[in-house]
Amino acid sequence: MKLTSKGRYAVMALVDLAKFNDINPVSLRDISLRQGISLDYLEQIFSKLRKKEIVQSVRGTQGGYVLNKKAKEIKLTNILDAVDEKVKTVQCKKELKKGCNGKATKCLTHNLWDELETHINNFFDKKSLEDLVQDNIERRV
Amino acid sequence: MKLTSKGRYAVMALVDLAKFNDINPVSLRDISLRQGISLDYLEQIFSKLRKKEIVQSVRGTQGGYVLNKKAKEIKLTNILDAVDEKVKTVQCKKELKKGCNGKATKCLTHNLWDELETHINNFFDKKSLEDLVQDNIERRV
DNA sequence: ATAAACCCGACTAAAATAGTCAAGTATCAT
DNA sequence: ATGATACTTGACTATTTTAGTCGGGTTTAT
Repeated sequence: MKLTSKGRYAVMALVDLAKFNDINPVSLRDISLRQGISLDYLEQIFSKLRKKEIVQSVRGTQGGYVLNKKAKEIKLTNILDAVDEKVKTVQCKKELKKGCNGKATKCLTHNLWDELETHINNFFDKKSLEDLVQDNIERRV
Repeated sequence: MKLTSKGRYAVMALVDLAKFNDINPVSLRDISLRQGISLDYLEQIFSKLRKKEIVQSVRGTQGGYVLNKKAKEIKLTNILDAVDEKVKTVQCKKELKKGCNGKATKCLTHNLWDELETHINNFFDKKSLEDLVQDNIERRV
């Protein structure tokens, strides 16, 4: 299972973006400043988000990024997938043909990790960017 | 969030152990052979499990390890905690005083990771070693 | 006695992470 | 036109984590 800063940054940045989305393209510089994330790193992250069509870029002065879909339609799964934060509980899955740990049969805990993966993915499938923005506004009030 | 081979090995090894537990102490050598896990690595892992009183050791020839509690009473949370696989979704939690990402306030996604952590921990709290052994026997039949 | 096992601490190669850096290209405002 | 702003791309790198390895113990059944 992987879940690191890259995924967290991606989600944070998109929540930030979603809040300002209606008005203008949002520059990474602004997100960088507001969220305290390295600009160079953000560029890497947004490059991936763009390739997966989660955001669109607007080049030139006054440029930046805008959401490519409605916030409600962007699920956390999409975001984390885009930045390669696969929710993989174990290597078991990688090498299905030859079983787990190089053995011919499934390892003793194979089903467990499968279940966990489903459990976590359910969580991410339900949450949309809109939920997060909403959650955020409410808490501030 | 961390969930790597160490945690997986710990769980696998304990399921193995639990299956043979009634008869004799189980040596790490046997577990190593059956599960394809390095003996030296297993020793590190069991050292931690022993310190957290999940297993007891029996030294000398014919020695090995036995469960220190009933399989039903050993939850996955206990196992993963013991080997330092804290289910930490993010650093946010480490530095609560100064907020997230060095900012004075909670980061935009703080609540999200909190929720996820709870979600995962619920899963681990419900699963006992007995469940896993049972699951395993059933599948074989 | 000796072999089987646990016990312990230090070391290390490889991979992953979280960036940084350099050299672009596109576009807007003036 | 031209400069400033901002995206684009790819390569590089320091640090940390992971998954071990290694070398020495100590204990105990036989």
